[in-house]
Amino acid sequence: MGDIFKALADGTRRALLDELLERDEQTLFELCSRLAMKHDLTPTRQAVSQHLDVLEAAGLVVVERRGRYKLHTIDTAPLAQIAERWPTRKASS
Amino acid sequence: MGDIFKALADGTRRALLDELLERDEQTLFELCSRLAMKHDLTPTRQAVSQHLDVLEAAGLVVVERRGRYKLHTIDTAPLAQIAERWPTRKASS
DNA sequence: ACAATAGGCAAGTGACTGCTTGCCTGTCAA
DNA sequence: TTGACAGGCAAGCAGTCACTTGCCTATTGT
Repeated sequence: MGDIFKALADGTRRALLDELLERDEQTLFELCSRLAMKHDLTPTRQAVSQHLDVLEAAGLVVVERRGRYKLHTIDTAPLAQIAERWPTRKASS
Repeated sequence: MGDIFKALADGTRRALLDELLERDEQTLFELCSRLAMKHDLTPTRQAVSQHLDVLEAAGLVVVERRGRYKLHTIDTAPLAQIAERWPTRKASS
């Protein structure tokens, strides 16, 4: 559970999820260039790879090896658990 | 936005939110003893105070000074934003 | 007034994080 | 087969984090 929040705590990782939400099955290089284009983030390939490892460990990203490519896909199921854990009630008022 | 997730990334802070969800307007000392009783967490008073600062900065906890007491109350509004940001769709299947 | 209670400030520490650098492995096309 | 392409491994580094320790302020009851 805490792994999910730790994964989401980083801005670069949230940007990665945003990109994966728009298009499934993206490779590491695709995601790198998209971070630069649309989010003005220019980390190294390794840095992005490590971020994806964190997201995968949290269950937020599913990976499929296909030939020499490694395709990443978002899984929003863990995010649904968040809403369930703390049911939204009225602010204490 | 990232502040919310950073706040939620820590287990002790999530436990604090759980306690505040059960009872509003708890003091620092009340929360300390409840952490020990129900969650087997025995951090120092200062540690808990710092956690509450983080939760307050994230907008998840609202504070009201009353005499020598400082009463903490949860505000679940920021949690609702999470569900909105990444709408739950079917897992990639 | 004064002691007990509730909380705050600030420095220090060990662990973790995000990131980089350098090099290596595996896959595909010509 | 060999070179280009996609990705992986591991060490190192600066910054942040959770936590403690020691001391200080403010409010309350007697």
